[in-house]
Amino acid sequence: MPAGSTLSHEIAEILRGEILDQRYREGDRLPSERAMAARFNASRGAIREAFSQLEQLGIIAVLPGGARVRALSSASISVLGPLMARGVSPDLVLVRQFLQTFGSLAAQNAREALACADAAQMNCIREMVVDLDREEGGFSVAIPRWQRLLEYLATIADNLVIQLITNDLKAQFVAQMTALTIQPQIDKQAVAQALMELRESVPDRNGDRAAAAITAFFDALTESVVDACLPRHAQRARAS
Amino acid sequence: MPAGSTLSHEIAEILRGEILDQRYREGDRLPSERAMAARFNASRGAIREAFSQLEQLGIIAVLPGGARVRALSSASISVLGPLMARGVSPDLVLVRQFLQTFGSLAAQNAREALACADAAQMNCIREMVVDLDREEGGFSVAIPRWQRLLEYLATIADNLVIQLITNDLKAQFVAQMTALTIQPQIDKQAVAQALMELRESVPDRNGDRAAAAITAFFDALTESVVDACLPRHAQRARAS
DNA sequence: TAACCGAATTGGTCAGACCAAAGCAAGCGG
DNA sequence: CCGCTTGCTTTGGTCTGACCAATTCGGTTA
Repeated sequence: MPAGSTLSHEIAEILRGEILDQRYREGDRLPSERAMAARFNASRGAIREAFSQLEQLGIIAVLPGGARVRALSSASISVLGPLMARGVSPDLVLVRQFLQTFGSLAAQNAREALACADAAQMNCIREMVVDLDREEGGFSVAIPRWQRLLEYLATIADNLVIQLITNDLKAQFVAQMTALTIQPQIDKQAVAQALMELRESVPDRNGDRAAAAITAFFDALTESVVDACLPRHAQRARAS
Repeated sequence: MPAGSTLSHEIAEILRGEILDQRYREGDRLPSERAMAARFNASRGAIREAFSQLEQLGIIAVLPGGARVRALSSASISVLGPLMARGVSPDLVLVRQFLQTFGSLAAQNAREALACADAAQMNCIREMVVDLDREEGGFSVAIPRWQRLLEYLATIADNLVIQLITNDLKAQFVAQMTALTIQPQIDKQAVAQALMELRESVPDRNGDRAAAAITAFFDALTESVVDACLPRHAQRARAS
């Protein structure tokens, strides 16, 4: 389902970029639908479709009298992807915030999962944690294992609110990150420490401690990803 | 900006309710735009606007050949409000998940805030925490104080990702809860415990411990709110 | 100067039309 | 009898042109 397949999507994409690039300031009135139709050589209907999408994104408010640009802080999560993708490389501050937030949601999932897992599920969790402890393989092997564990915890916790949030987050983030092909060098000592805490906390059903362990893991992951992105930023600075 | 002010909004609202009530099953094809136009005595344009809104909500996918109902798990956060409001009283499971998630995001904000606050901000935080310790006033006095603290922490942390998420969450949740006029009886002992941890962790800039304290507070808050909602559920059960 | 009024503009909706792509059923060939 | 192709039907995407109600804004009047 390519987003740019229809005319209204393309127009919405262009306007979204212009708004996120601050070409219209907050509170400004956008050109009228008729003016936009003339600019893009499209019908008013197509423009209205595009405006509707931007309205759902929370970056404009369309009301009688004109469409106005809203504050970025009142936008929807779905702007994160475009926001991160604006430059040549993703905004490092956003990447950091992103991973930290994702981590705290994963930690919450772990808390709830340990609180409500049955015996069979506890066994399964234990096995996955043991699996994580195997040293062989680097970043590219360890990460999928962690993903599987976190997804399993999410399944057990069955928290719809977190599920919906992470849906959006993943949709916005993963697309950006997979395009990077970075090779993060994760702090193995920190990960081992987090892993030990996790291994100890699971049998005790100590949700708080397991959450802390996952938070620690994401702290290490965040640092490594940000570090791995730094050279790219240097490149961009040189290019501009 | 009333949501039901325009025809397309009203139609979208009705269809959203029908979909969330499972009157169309996941994967089902919705009636065509032309059929909908006939049903609601509206033009195809208005129906298309409504469909567009439902598409942005993530509950339908409109593509050549027809509009199809998507899985709830792939929806956007914005469905939470309608989802909670479906019945006479909010779904208790959702309320619990909601508060827990909100709490873990607030805890993350605290972690980051303590990591990056300057001296003046630290002072301000300390003052607000001391303020929280005053016993006078019940639930209705304590909650706004907590809100102020959490909002201030959010300001300092300046995490756009969390900000955008909580925007959506608040928009969906607060509207539901303020309509309830419940009187939660919060566990004062648990709150006092959390408060002590907070008071001790702030001067040390111990973000992890402060986060744990806020999590503990939200745990207590969650239980009290759910308890306060229980009688309403009993009422609903009796009515039906 | 300030309140007021009317013309121009703007969004919301409607109607009817065309196109390309998807869905579907009948008919064809194996 | 089954499987594939053909061609008709339906569906979404877009366009045109029009009308209405509400807002904006400039000029007029008190």
